[in-house]
Amino acid sequence: MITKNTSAPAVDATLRAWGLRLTRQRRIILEVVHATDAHPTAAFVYRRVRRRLPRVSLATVYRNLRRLAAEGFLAERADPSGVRFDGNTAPHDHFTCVACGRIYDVPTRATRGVRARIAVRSGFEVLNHRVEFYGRCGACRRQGGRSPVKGQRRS
Amino acid sequence: MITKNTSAPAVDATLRAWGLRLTRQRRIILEVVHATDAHPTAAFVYRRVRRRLPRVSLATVYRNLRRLAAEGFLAERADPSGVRFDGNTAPHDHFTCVACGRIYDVPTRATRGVRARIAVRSGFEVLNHRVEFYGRCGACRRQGGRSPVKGQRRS
DNA sequence: ATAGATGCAAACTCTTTGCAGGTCG
DNA sequence: CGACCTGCAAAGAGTTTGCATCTAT
Repeated sequence: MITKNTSAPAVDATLRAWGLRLTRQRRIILEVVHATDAHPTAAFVYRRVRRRLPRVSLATVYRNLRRLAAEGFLAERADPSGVRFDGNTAPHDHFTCVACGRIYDVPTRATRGVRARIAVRSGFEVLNHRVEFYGRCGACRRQGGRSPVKGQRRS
Repeated sequence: MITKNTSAPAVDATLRAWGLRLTRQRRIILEVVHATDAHPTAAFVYRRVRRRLPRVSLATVYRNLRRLAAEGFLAERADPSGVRFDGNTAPHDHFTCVACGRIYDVPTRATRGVRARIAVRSGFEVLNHRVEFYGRCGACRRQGGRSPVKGQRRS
């Protein structure tokens, strides 16, 4: 779940090495994202952070999520439901349930080798790749929810 | 590049079978998307359509892109630069050049088997999957553009 | 002390919607 | 003719920015 060491002192040191101050807002935003596997949107993070820091502004949440992602402390990804952040910066794939909208992490085990195979293609230098699966998760299959939901809540 | 038969009469017939009229706007929007491999945004399509139909409205472009995608005449995908449409509805993967921002189609040959491998995982029913590669394309490698561009034009 | 971060409000971009009028079949 | 579609303008969602103030180091 965690790539960079996220224990409080380690985060502090690493942030500072990047020239970033460990403000209260920044620390809590980081904690919130790391504490969930819900692949949260900015709005979700904002709601959570506000529980502990009622006067935080949405702008601060956006600025920090973007900055932390740019510096590699978080991963940022776009999907049909919008932009989402992920505390798990280790390589992994995703499975999105089209019935309930939940996004599950999938170990890259299954897709290892994909990059090597494409790399041989004419002229492309592959630096990274992402695999996204879509389908129905175990829970939804059992409940037999037949029709995929369209307007997903954006947690 | 083309899945459904896109010759004028065939499109007409197919659209009608779906209960859609072949209006001039709809036809040109479809032609524009099918005529490019640039994975265009709505704004790009709007600009192009307006060359031939100066009074078209952006709302009509959006309504039609969404509708046509919902009916399977186009593919719709979200990436960090926004929502893009693709006239190629056949299964294929994408390679995005982080230097120039261009998106290339990649045959699924290289990634075939990915789904089968994940399918065995506990409880997930995989209906679909997508592979996205990121790296530098041949042209950009030769030009030696060193630093990846951040604010990409959204063609 | 001071570079950097925050809160607030306004601005911006992208997308959707209501409605009166136009068009396809 | 009637259902569907369009253009326009206004509204909505999500995100960014300018600026005065505050704070971590």
